[in-house]
Amino acid sequence: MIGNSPAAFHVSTRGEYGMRLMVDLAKHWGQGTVSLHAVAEREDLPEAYLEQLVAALRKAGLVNGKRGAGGGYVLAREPREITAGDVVRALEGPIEPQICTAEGEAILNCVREPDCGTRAVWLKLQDSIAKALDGMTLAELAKTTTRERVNV
Amino acid sequence: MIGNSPAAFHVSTRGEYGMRLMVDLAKHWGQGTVSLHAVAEREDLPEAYLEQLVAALRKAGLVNGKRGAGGGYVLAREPREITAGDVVRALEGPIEPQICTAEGEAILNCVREPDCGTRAVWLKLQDSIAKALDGMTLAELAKTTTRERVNV
DNA sequence: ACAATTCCGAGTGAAGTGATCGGAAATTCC
DNA sequence: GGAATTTCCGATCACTTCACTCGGAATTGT
Repeated sequence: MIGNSPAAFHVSTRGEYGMRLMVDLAKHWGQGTVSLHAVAEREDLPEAYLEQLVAALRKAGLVNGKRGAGGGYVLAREPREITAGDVVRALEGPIEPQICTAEGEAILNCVREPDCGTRAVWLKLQDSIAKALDGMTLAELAKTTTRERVNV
Repeated sequence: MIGNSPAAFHVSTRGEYGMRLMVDLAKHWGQGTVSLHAVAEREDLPEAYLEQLVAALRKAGLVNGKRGAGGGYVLAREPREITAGDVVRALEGPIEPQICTAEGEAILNCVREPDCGTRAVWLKLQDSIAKALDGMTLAELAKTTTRERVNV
């Protein structure tokens, strides 16, 4: 092999916990700051680990933190203006499977075989994932959570 | 945390290499067995590593191996009857993000919060990924590979 | 002053990734 | 029958990532 294909696409607990966190914040939108302690209790997640995740969300400009007693976090934008895609991207890195497909240098990656047929797979997959995640807003998810029982 | 959310969804080099392998086999469909040595050379992939991957594909019933000189691998079914989803599933595990969503015991997973709003995200994502991958056959991919220059 | 809370960086055990290696078993060719 | 080929099988290994924990600083409200 020549180049390495660094971690294609993946969703781990980072994405899961982070999504829970963000939906929780969305549910309390307009009610001031929410402390990680409260989120950790409600969602039954390790608080110290959430700290790490929320740091990524803050750096991505999705939440604002306020220190001190009575402090906490607030969504940086309205829930309807934050998508699941924003959250996943902030926590797991770019959605695009970087297999022959890295953004910005799409063609350069596939040096050996420019017609590489498998590329079609990852391109379609990438598109599919992005469309699914970018099509869901926190506002919708927060609504679904409180009501509506889902039957599988 | 109580339960573990074991590895949600991910595509790594296993999926990438495996797909290249399978497309290569599809291209040589009807021409007898293809040795890993040949594939490794054509696709510029580590042969010893391919061995490991092809074992998973064989166990999944996607390829048949034939030992001995002149031996190699053949697709177990027609290229048009094997999807990209089959390949990815065989190599990376079930596509379904096992976040509140494991197949067969969908509801049991989300013990604490049956209305867990974030579940909608993973359900939709799962559906989206599965539809995209299951909608592509090796026959199509093999065709794309030989001709058709893709301009991104 | 004091408690709450965000911020920050470092560390850690377990698992997964991406291989490599040695060798056994089967099959074909000579 | 023997040698080459090739699939099979299991072990090992360096490296990275995952999922967390910990200690401590900085900031703010009471």
